[in-house]
Amino acid sequence: MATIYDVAKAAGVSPKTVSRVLNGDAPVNEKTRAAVNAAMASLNYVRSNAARTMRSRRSGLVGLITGAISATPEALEPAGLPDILIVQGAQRTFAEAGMTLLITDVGRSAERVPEMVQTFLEHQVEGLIYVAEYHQKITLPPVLAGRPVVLANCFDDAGTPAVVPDDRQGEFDLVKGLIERGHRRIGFLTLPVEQVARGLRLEGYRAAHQEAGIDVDEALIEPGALIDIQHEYDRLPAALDRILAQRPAPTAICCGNDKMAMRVYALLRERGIDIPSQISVVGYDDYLMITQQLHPTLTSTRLPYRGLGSRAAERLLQLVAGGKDPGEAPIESVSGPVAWRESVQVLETQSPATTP
Amino acid sequence: MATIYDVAKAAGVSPKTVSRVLNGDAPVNEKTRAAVNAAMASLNYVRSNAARTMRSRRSGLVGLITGAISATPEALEPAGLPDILIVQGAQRTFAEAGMTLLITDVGRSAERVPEMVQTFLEHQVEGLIYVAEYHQKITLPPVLAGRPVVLANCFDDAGTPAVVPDDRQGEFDLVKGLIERGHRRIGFLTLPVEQVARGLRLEGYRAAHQEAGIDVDEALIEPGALIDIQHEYDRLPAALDRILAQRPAPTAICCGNDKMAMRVYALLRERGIDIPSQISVVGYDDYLMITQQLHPTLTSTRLPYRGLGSRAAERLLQLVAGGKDPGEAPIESVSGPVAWRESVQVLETQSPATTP
DNA sequence: AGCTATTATGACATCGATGTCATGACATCG
DNA sequence: CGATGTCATGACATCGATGTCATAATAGCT
Repeated sequence: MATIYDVAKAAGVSPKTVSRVLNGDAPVNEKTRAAVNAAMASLNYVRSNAARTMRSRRSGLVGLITGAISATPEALEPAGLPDILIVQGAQRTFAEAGMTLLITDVGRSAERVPEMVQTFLEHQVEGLIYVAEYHQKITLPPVLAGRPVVLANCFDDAGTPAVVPDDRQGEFDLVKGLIERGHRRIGFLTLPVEQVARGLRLEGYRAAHQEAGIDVDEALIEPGALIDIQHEYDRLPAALDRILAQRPAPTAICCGNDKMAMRVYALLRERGIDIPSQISVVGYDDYLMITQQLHPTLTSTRLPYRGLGSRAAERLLQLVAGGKDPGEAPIESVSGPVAWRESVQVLETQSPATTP
Repeated sequence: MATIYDVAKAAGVSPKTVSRVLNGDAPVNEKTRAAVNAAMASLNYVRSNAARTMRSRRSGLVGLITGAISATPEALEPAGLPDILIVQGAQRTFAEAGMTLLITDVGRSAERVPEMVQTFLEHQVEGLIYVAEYHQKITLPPVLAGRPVVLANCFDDAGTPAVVPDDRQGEFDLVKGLIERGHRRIGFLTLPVEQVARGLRLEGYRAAHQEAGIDVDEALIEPGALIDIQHEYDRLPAALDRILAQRPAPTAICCGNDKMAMRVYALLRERGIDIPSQISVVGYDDYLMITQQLHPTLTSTRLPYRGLGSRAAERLLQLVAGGKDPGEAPIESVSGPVAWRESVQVLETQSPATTP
């Protein structure tokens, strides 16, 4: 494997000059540069990152950890792992900045975190991102304290830079859209109470009503349950029936997420209620495998996973570059667009005020 | 940051001895070892991987590339990215072996592969894994030739070690199970013709029939179409109707994958046909978000993604360890279990020969 | 006792890049 | 014109570990 000494010899310059060509950190004569580049090409030179790191302390590596940092209740095990998109978003941003991503997944074993961090430190990562599976509050393990860390899809109350989805805004946009489409009586089957997203989405729901000057009918809000994975949807039929029984009848139902919406589709069908002609349904997450495949296709707010990842990466890069935390607030939120699909009907009874 | 010299001084030994304790490559007296370990702990020593790599050439890094190596037709863009599980499986196996995973996703731009490989080489990865999004044949880019590479979820015909899902066995098990449950007339809505999995699953379907001594009725097999993403499912209703019109009527339908099965659920419902009382339906992939949420829950063969990843990692580790390719054949396949769920009915007309 | 293994340890060079400092050649300026 | 600044380049030391080789002490064997 060729080294910069070989390149230097071939180009008739000193190793240091080769280094300068590689790093562009000092002016090099045009002709010299060309000679060096030619030599590198013909020798098939590959720079050794190890040697570079050793001297300069810039490893060009960043670490990403997924899995449970705070103990996640077993019960909340998600069926899919959409956080790949977060990783993807982060990876792309890092790649553009010439950084390479080291990843490790600690699964459910929080006790493996220190060991993984240790490994990352041995590789001299310049910073770390921690990615949670769903929007939640965590406690940063002590090993990470004081290092450049950005949280993605989670946050803590120690002021660690974090990037989370804007659940409030997302639900607000969704409900506002329903109202614009003529809906006035909108049911809400909320997520389980221990989920951070539940409260935020509920806030968005209320805010959209308030903005439109509509009083929220509390009877239309079903409070969600503590999750017990075995009986995850046991209470859903009753909750749905309670909402359907309200008078005036609701014309739309917001579901806590797409998975719940998929269940609601089945329940409505059993009850002989057609979507969207008799009732409109919306989900949340915009999990394409569900929203695009359901009949009718499901309206949903997109969880901006790629955006979370790339924004977290950007913040980390700035942190690493030496600046203080670049974000205005420690916790930033990123919102996703609403994908309007067939499951929502525009009500005729309504004057076509703002029809998108 | 403490170095091995600091540790040596604190423990009253030479740096080389500290190195021996770290690597366990030569005997060290019990007491000396304890002293060194104590010194490391009190100094909060973190070994520099860069220095180690430089001297020993073992970086402890392996690279993983996802995305398009061979040009994938745009049309085949998948909605989800289940290959996160492949990455997970690989990462876990590597972590156990003390290796850290570098990842990069090249998306659809095959031309970025050389650049990414270059980056990996700069980091002196000891080996590489390439992960495809779905079972397919690829052509390894020249930069990778001659290096330790293992393919996951894809293969080439240059003899590169590869690990792929055993679609033949998976469909075989599925259809065999249907036959054991009394089904004799089994329709098959196949995947698009350009998919590798299509042919293999069809083979499995035929083999299960043959083993049971049942002649395959070709009219029950719908051939699948070239995929045009815009009209992906245009021909599905007609294909389904053709199968349903066969006499004697089919009692079960195999779908190319779970997504297609989800569509078939909707079509059958429109036609007033109940699952599973009037017809059984099975999918493939066992995409939990679909199979567990559908009503009735969908029987499907699991794509062994984690297994693919960890098996690929194992093979790579052995390759790197210096041995020749450890697998018997260059292309290994891993099969996944069938998850029997509510969508399949056991037919009464059948003697309970082998009821699992 | 004498010889060979094995254990336990250290001295020293080295991996390949980059940081620091020095130097010469010009260009610019007051 | 001398002073100052910028461009362009090189000499040399150095980052922190480990490979090689040497050495001493003990254990095992004939």
